[in-house]
Amino acid sequence: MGNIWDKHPESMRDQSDDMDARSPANHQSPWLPFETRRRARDEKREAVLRTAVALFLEQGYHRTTLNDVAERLNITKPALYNYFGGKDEILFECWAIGNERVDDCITEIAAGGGKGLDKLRKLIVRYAEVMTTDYGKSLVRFDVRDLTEHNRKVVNTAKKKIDRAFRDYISDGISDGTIKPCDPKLSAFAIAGSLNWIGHWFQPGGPMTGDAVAEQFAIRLTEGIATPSMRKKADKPPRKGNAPREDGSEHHARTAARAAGQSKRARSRLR
Amino acid sequence: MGNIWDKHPESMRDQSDDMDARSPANHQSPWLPFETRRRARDEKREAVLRTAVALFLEQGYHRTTLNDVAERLNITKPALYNYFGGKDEILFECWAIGNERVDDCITEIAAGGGKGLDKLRKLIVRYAEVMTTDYGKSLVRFDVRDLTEHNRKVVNTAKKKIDRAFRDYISDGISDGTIKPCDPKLSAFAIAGSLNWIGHWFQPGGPMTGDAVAEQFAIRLTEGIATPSMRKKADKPPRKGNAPREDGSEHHARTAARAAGQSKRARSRLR
DNA sequence: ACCTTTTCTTACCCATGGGTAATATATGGG
DNA sequence: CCCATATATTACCCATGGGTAAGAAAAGGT
Repeated sequence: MGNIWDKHPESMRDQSDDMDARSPANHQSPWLPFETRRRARDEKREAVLRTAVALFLEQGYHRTTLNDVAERLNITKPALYNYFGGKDEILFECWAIGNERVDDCITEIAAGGGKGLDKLRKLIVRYAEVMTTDYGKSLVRFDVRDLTEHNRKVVNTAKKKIDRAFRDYISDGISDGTIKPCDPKLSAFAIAGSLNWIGHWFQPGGPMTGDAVAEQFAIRLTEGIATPSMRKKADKPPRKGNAPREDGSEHHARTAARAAGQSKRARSRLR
Repeated sequence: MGNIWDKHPESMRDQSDDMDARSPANHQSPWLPFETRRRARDEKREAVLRTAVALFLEQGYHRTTLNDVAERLNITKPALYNYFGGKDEILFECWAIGNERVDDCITEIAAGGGKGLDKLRKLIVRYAEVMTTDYGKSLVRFDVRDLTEHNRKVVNTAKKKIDRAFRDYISDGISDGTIKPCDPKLSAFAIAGSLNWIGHWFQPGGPMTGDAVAEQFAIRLTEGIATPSMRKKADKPPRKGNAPREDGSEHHARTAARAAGQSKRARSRLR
């Protein structure tokens, strides 16, 4: 494994021998085994999503049951319906978190200005980084057809926006001379394809961190279309022995970043 | 009850007077409405796979029922079990056909010799072409986790082989000076990602034929890593108004090409 | 303490769909 | 024409899993 393809290691995570409340399996769940359940509602909602997205990626959406999700949180299936209207809504919200991150990148880059090639590079780096996280992977690993008609439209609109960003920055680059003349549509496909595929093979804990991958991809994916004078030095072979990043880094970043964005998404079926 | 809007009253199937065998709806199925079912076994097997792969891509594996497959072939679900041991076996065989095509490319290219960059370009072209066909898309759209333990191993072995081909050709190119020094693993990821993604967006009947896409990708994906002297002219913007290819082309090519390869695959559960 | 609201559990329902058993129909050889 | 074999059909089985109903157990206000 570690090849260009998916690797889906069989999950080995249950250590069910021990009923102790502080057993490591329950460490990240706000529902500590049978008491002390006084967290805020939103915190629990997020815990559901965090667990769900992990399971959906591990096992696939259709092979993951709501019982699986509930079990990992020390609750039972119907409890989930206090926070979500159904399985497909959970799926959608996972996707929405990932999309929000990409959307923030686009907004930020659009505000920042700069030459076409620079904007493209920025987008590649940021997009690649997102693609190495669980919620980012949602964007490419989840199947739109599992959503309701309405949510499917939302997703498709968002995808078009991302596609436009790639194409526009390439077009900008061609106009301002930082990118060689080429077909923006096709180049966008090629670049986005490479990046999206990261969501299929990247596993944290591997030889490279997500940031390192992003950096390398930004170089590789632009060296072909950049105007000769604009090319970076590149091609120092990527550092191999990177220290794997600490476990919670993604988590902290996410939770912090979302507090603001939370209200952006529709809170449907709040009951 | 029994008005004209009723879909399929059981009695309809029996009376062959009004249901002409040459009715257009049944045009591509060997099981013409209720008689004249004398095709060879293998032809029917292939028809099942052809229908199945199309449906799996259209609707997704889990949303496609065996009844869907059977219905489109004018038969009933249990009839499928004359040819396949189960749903997952159908999935596997679809994948196997796609893999066979890629495998043939690799064998051919390995036999052909040439510089690293040329071999890489050849592989990209051929792989991209495969990726624009239904069976090729199987390789990247189907989920390994839907297969049996045994078949999953087969798939993973095959994927490793494809991965090796990409990496080896890149390494060869670096050795013989046709490719700039770079990390073969990462470059293989980037290139294969782009190509695999074709299987997610390409639709025949669009502005470009599969071959045109393949040709363009071969240029774009190698211009970044090729040694300066080895770069192709490229960058004549791709022709836009391509005539969509005729309907049956993929079909004919496939049927012909497979007659030989048929025996290669294990014919499990032949009963 | 008491009542209300929220949250969670136990115990169900039931549609779906893969797979099987028994049986009918076609096919092809002698 | 009859029988053996291959192939299809009808009528089932039943595990799975999303979703719901009813009520217990916290939480919270007063």
